[in-house]
Amino acid sequence: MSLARALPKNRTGDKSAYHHGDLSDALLVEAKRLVNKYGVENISLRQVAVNVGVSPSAAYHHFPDKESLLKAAAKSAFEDMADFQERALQDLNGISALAVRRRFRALGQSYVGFAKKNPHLFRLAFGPYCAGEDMNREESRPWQMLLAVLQELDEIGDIHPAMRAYAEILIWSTIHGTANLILDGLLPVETVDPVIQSLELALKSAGKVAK
Amino acid sequence: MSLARALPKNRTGDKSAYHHGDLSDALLVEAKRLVNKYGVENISLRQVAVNVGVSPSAAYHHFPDKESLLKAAAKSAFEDMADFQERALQDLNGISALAVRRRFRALGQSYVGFAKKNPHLFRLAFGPYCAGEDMNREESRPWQMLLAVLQELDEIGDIHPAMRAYAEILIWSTIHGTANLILDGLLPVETVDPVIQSLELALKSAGKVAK
DNA sequence: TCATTCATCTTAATGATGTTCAGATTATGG
DNA sequence: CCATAATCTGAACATCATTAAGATGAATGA
Repeated sequence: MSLARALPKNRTGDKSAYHHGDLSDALLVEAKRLVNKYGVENISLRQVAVNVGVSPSAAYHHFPDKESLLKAAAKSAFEDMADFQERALQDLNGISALAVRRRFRALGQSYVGFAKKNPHLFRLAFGPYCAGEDMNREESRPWQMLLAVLQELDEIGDIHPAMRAYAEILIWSTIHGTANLILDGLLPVETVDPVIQSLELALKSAGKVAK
Repeated sequence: MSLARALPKNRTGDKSAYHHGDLSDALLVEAKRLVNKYGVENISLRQVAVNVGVSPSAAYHHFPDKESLLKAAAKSAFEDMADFQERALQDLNGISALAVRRRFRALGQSYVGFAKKNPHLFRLAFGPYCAGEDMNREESRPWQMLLAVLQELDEIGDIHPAMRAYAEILIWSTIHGTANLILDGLLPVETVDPVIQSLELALKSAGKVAK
């Protein structure tokens, strides 16, 4: 019976052992779940802790404060988006020019798609809790995916030399801006496809057949 | 002496009259000032009220809750940005093609410039408190300015017909995305000019002299 | 002029929040 | 098996958003 007393209170399922190194993860997962549901401005450290089955002060042995927890959650949400994009590209494997262009579009559509599907997580990943300062853009998965698809687009001959140098930044900025403006209610959802098409046209060279 | 007692406590300056219809405005101004200084996630209704010289509950006679005050502040911050952009365009009045292009660049640069100069206000204007749902993009001043400059760019012959239809949305998305990514620390500040140049090139027709 | 009515403000209170601290419990490793 | 470090709890504190009840000034109308 001293055993029963020794067990932590609200541990779920088969985890009969003392709460171990997974509290950190559990807090992160629950924080993300609550943010995803209510938005980052409407969640509390206490709620996260209680939902995990732990006293509020326990969290402070894993994160120095609420902001740190949210920053970790933001980093994780960023990776969630990368996962989402990877899944979107998984089934598009062709080598034809058409397949390459399809991948390009899927990249942009999945970016905005994730934002639409998980607006609170998207805002968390890129908002004031974004870990951008200590994150390397060049090594991030969304950036790498963009580089890869752009490389393919280039080999297809769909990128004009004059647009090559800053193509990645132009594209990321555009898609990111579209996603944000849609979430803010400043752009209708239907604009994402035209924007991507305009980007394709711009990259390839809008004026090849011009006056 | 009953007069002295009748005066509200911390009213500043020459305002010896009873606090009137300007509390609403005063709260708004102070809220924006604090957001600009500390970020929206670090300010309290109480602090705003106290700084204005009024009890916290007084605010509830002008705004139903904190969120409403912040939404109003967001709307106001949006207008501040429009002011900033207008000032940036004021001194660029030429009619030459070069002047038109200068105005175009100034529009984008001032957009990002405001964001860099007032990151917290920019985040407030477009974040979760953005009044986008009940705001008409088409009638907003930034949009109108963009339309005007695009019109001029078109008359100069700097917009390829194929890019014309969605040029506004493409440009707004791109500049907005650039500003956000810079604030997030995901893009270096120096990218804004190349991005704008790429946009110009894309609009005019990158491939006019292509293969 | 005065009494009434309304908008505005204050005081006080409630419950929730982030954070800290002292102490209890568990794991770890010599 | 014991000592030390890691982990968790309980209670406390100051602050927060919000509400309710009452006071005060201004406006209205006789």
